[in-house]
Amino acid sequence: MAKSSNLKTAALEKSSHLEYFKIAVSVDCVIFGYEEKELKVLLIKSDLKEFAGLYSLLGDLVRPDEDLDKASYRILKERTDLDDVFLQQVHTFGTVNRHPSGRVVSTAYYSLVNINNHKLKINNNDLRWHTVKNVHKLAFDHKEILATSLLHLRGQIEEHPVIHNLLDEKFSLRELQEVYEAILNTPLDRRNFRKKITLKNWLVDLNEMEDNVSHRPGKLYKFKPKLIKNNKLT
Amino acid sequence: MAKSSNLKTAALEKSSHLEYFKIAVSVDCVIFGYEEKELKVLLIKSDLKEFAGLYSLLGDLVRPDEDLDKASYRILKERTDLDDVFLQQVHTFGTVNRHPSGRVVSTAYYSLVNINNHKLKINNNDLRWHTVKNVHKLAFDHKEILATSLLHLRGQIEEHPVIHNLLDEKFSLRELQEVYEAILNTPLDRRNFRKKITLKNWLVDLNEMEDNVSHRPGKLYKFKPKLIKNNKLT
DNA sequence: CCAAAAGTGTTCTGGCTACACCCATGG
DNA sequence: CCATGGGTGTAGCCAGAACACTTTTGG
Repeated sequence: MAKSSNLKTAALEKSSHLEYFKIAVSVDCVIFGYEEKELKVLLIKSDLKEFAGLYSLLGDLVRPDEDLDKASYRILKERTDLDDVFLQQVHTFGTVNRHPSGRVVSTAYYSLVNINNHKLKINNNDLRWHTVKNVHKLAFDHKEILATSLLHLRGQIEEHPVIHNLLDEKFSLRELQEVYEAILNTPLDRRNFRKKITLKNWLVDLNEMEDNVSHRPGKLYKFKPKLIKNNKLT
Repeated sequence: MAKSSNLKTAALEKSSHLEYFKIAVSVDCVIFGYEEKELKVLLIKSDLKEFAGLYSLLGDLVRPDEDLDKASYRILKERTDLDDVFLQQVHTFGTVNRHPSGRVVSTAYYSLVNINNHKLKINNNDLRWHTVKNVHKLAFDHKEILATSLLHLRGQIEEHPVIHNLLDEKFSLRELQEVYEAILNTPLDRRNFRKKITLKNWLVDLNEMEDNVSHRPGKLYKFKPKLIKNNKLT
C-alpha cells in the first residue's frame, strides 16, 4: 500500500489549478478532396478582421463535454454533411501567439472526402474547394498545418488504402493512378503503378468496363469491402 | 476586398467564447532511457487517491503563457535536470473522462535520455526507472500513451539517428545493437546489423578500442557531430 | 586452452525503376 | 485512319534475410 499521507483527491487537485483553465482547445480539419486531377482542400474565408481576405481551415473550439475526436467529426459533419468519414489526428499546434483572440491550442485532423457526395452545402464563395498546389497564404498558422497534413497523407497512402475515400465506388486504374499523382505531385509509371497496386491486393476486379470514354475503355475496380469499413482506423 | 459587414475583431470573438475556457491543457512526457540491456521509462507514483499505488508518466498543466513544446521541456528539465534533450510530440489524447479531476486534454511527448547523465535527482522510490516490458498498469490512460510512444520510437530509430541520446558518446557496435534490440524487443543478426548501420553512414570510427572487457575488445564509434546537433529536429 | 565476443562475405529473394509495343474504342 | 489511353514483361539494381568460421583478448 502506498503511504497516503500526502495524497489528494481529484476534486482537491482541480481546485488548486483553476488558474490554468485559461487555454482554449480547438480542432482544425484539413479536409482533402479530389476533382479534375487535382488535390483540393476545403477552406473558409476567415471572419476575423486580423485576417480579412484570407482563407482558413475549418475549425472550432472543443466543447467541455466533447471528446477531441468527436469534435473533429462534428466540424466535418456541419460543413460537409457527411457521416462516417475518414479522419485522423495529425499534430497539435500550441505556440502562445498562434491565435490573435488569445491562447488556443489546436489539434489538426485530416480528412478525405469524395467531393461528388456533398455538393449540397458548398455553394457560397466563402466556403469552397481550393487546389492545394495553389494555396499560398492562409490565416493563423494554417499553412503549416496544411503542409504537415499533406506530408502525413503522403505517408499514409503508401501503406493504407485510405485513398478510397476520395473516389467513387467504381474506378479504373487510370483514375486511381491520377489520384496518387495528384497527392504526390509527381507522375508515376503506368506499368509499375499497376504492379504495385496489384501486389497490395486492395482491389477487386468488377468485370465491368468504363463507359462514356472516347477511347478503349478500362476495367473497373473497387476496394475490397473489408478495407473500407472502419474508416476511423484504416 | 472582403465585405466587412459581419467581420468581428479577435477581442470580440474571444468574449463570446468564454464559456469554452473550461478545458485544461497538459503535457505528458514519456521519458525513455536505456540501462542493462533494457529499455526503461521514467515513472512517478501517482499522488491522486483514485490511482493510489499506481505509477504515471511525468506530466503537468501547460501555463497560459507557455508554448506547448516549451512545457514539455520544462517538465523534463524539472525532473531530470537535463537541458538540450531530445523531445518529440507523439499524439494528443482528449477523451472527456480520461482524467478524474476534470476535463484535461493532454499532448504526449517522448524523450530519450542517457540515464547515466543524471542519476542526481532520482533517488526516491516514487520516481524511478521501470523496465518498459514489465510495465502493465498505469494511472489515467498512460499505458496507452506509453504504447503509442513506443511504436513511434520504433519507427524513428530506423530512419533517424535519435538513438544516440540513449548512449554515452563512445560505444561499440555491440552496445549499439543491444539498444536497438531492447527497443525493438527482438534479436538482430550481427552481420546484417553492421551492414545496415554502415550504410546509414551515421558513425565515425574513433580508432579506439573497448577497455575493461574480458574478451576481444571491439572498436569504438561515435555519432557524427552534425547529427547530434539540433536534437529537436533530428 | 577455454570462454566470450569481434569481425567478416555470399547467396537468395523481393521490390523498385526504367523502358516500348500492340490493342480496343470512338469519332 | 487517327487519337487516346488500355494493357502487358523484362532486365538491372539494391536492400533485407539467412547463415559459419576465424581471430583476439582475458583469465
